[in-house]
Amino acid sequence: MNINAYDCGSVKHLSTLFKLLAEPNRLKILCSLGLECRPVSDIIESTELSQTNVSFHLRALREAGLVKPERKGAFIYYCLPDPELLRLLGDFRHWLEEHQKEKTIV
Amino acid sequence: MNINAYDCGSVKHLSTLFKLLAEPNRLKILCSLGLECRPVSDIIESTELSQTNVSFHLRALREAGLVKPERKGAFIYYCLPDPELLRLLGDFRHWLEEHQKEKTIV
DNA sequence: TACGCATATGAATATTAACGCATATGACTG
DNA sequence: CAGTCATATGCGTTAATATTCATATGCGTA
Repeated sequence: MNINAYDCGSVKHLSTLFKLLAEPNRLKILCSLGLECRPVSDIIESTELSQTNVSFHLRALREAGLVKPERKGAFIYYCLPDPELLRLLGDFRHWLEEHQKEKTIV
Repeated sequence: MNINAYDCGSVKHLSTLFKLLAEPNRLKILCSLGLECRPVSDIIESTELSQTNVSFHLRALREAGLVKPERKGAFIYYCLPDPELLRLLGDFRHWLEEHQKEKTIV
């Protein structure tokens, strides 16, 4: 990598994170959580995904520490342990909106 | 999507963007560009990827408007039209570093 | 302890994306 | 205008990832 290259830190870690966020349904799940803690059944309802599929994606997010499960009786509530992530998503969203005015991202 | 859900804007567009950033080699390419414009041959050298592969990823980035080609004689120089993207990457990087201190993202 | 509901997991399939090879295009140079 | 260098593209193969179905687990309650 050349001398003027931008230091992106660990490309491997960054791409792992982006890969998690790149799946539309995972993104939906994160957004549906927002700042609240919700049981899986809620997530299933608001995302309109199959139970299996939600569970599958929650596992990925959980293993990466992007969501945190907390059992309450028969239910398991999920939340974002660090809401700062939502801010970052918002930043990207804004950038995308600005960016789209000029170039077109499909 | 429920009333308290976080508004992520267009999940589709966001995920398209993240998918582009999720590929380690594409990320490498972006980082190797940094703020400078460089010919493809430079990128090939600094990323140590095959010519075909670099060209393949550049196409994806180009079509999304994340990089912009500019012909100079026999060479085609690529640059980031909006360096703000690097700042966003940096934000994620920092978040990741902070985040890792507590949870472990694999 | 037996049953029902909430969630997780395993296995099989479907879909998508990366990569390399061969070849094409487009520009400069003699 | 023929040859060479830089880059792009089409195609086939392989690898990764999402999705579903069927089933298991774990908690609460009768």
